[in-house]
Amino acid sequence: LRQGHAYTTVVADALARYYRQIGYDTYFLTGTDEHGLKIQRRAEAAGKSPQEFVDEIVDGIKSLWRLLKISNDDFIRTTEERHVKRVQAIFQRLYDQGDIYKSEYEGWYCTPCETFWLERQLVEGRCPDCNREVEIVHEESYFFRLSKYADRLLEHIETHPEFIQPVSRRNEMINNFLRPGLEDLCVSRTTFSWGIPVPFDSKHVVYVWLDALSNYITALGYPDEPELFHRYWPADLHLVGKEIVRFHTIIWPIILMALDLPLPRQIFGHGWLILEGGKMSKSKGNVIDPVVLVEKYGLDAVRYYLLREMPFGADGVYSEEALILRINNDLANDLGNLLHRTVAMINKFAGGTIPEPNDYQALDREVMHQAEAALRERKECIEKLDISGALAAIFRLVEKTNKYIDTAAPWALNRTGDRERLSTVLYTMAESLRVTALLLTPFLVETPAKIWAQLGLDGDPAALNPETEAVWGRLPAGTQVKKGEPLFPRIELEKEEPAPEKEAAAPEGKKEAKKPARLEKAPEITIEEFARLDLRVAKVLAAERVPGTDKLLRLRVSLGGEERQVVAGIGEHYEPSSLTGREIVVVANLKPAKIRGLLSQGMLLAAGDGKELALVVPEKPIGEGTPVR
RNA sequence: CGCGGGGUGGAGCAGCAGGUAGCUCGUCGGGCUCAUAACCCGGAGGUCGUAGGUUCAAAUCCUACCCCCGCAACCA
Repeated sequence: LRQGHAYTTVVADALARYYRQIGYDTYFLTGTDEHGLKIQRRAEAAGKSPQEFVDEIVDGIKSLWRLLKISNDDFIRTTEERHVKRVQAIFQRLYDQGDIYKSEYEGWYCTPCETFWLERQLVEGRCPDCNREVEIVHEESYFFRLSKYADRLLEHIETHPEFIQPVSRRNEMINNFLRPGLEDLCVSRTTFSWGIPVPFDSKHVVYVWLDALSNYITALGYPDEPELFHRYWPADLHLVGKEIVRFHTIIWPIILMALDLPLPRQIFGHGWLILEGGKMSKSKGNVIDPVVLVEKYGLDAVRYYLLREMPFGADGVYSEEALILRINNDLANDLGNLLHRTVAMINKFAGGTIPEPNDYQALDREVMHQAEAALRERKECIEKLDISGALAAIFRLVEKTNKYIDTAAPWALNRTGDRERLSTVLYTMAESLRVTALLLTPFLVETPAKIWAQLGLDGDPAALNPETEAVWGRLPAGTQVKKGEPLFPRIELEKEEPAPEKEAAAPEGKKEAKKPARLEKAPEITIEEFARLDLRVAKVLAAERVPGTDKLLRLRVSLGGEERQVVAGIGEHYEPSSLTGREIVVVANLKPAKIRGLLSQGMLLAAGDGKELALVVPEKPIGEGTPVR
């Protein structure tokens, strides 16, 4: 199992808890991938050493996992010594056996910028950054022989349909990557230093693939302390976000093949939690912060929502409204209220003691059967990784019990004084709840114990094995129920302000912890900083669409004596013909950039929220080149 | 012809090895009174994107087209 994402990790946690409970020898690993140029750069930008930088992030991640009560057995960081030395050993071995070889990487290089460019990134053959000449250079690199194992991998995938799930991803991998053929993979870099040094060649650091993917076995002690490794490898499951399925299903298996190790049984690529109105991204500021949600609604509510709402294998849509609906309907109304009314009735009609059941009637048996079905279906769903389905099965029991109460009408039995029948009914209600609590234990971490306590039971339901304990009739009669607080208070929708949704950060890929990045506005700047902008009025001389693009317009503008080309993404809102001759405002001192192969020497100002767009223009003609301030 | 996903009652989804269109929410009406204005029952509401085709029979198969949404590209 891999790190990252709150969603991934909560799902993994539920699975791990499930398997542990039924007595399966389970090892749940998560961790962080901390090397690479990006981290190095971001650390520099933050004025920190890379190690300090990642330490902070990892602290955040670990505390988030604690908050979500993630039950991982180990947490591996790729910067840990145990990982580093083992990756070096792996690299060495692959090199010794000829699967890694030294070759040259050829590319365009801009010496002043110290940057490599792909051919298609060049602007008219020049550096897109500084517009100077670039040259072809050769960088020495180590390569891994993916090609050698490609056929074997394809065969494995084809003969093991469960290996890549869901099938849509499997097809994608086969058709898009394997069939066209694999090229050898560059596995070292000399252009940055934040990484694991290649053991026999200190100029190089190991590139991300070998480094990060190896965590699954280095954490288990491979190769030098193989005790855990022998016990737990091959893994039964790698649960990963769909964006990294490719690496886990192609590169990783080949590394294992080269090491002559067995492959994991299954790699499951789950979907994303998509926000209403677009993908979650920091730049849109619409990321959700699990910390905030847990504070607001409680841990189990958040866990329940994540596990329940996400359709199996596909993307799910998040909205705070859906979250609240789910909490109110499922957790508060159905489950919470069921417990509440059950305990209340036992108090009222039986003096607070769970009575002995008498003869079961057909009506009671329906509940029993539903309980059995819930146990069975839960298992079936989990085995397919359909957690949402497993929860649905449990809630069918809750629903059934609510119906049952209505039909059996214990209050009527109490009135007519039918004690015998009343006892059976009350017992059935309580027993159904007991089973429900047990079945919920892998998913919800606080609620089952609360139900347990209100039913007057001792011990921790999470410590029991539902396979043997969720059997009808194990609830001892004579227990004293204890009325408690409602499990889940209803959430009044009205109070939920038209939520400034942007509650900030949440599940994020890779290494981000998700710092509550609730920067509604950009940080304050000084007038001096503002003065660095050179805003000018410019006149549009000509405008045309960039062929083959939807929203790019290529503008020829005049800044008073100086002509510039500006490429702007406003083609969905403005016709080129409507622009010529107009005065607009541009940032005149913006570093030129290449957009779609065209040089853009400036940026025009426009107001927009993603839907509407309005150009910022002078209120009256004032002449090209005029400064704006 | 870049890759992929999708268009099913007001909303969100399932159904797609062809044969009465189902679920959740909402809505309307009723019931119950143990309960967190909850729970239970029932109703209304759909030409299953469009146009053709195959078939005794299509939401389900085929063809064309329209429209959304991700990714990528093109947001400077």
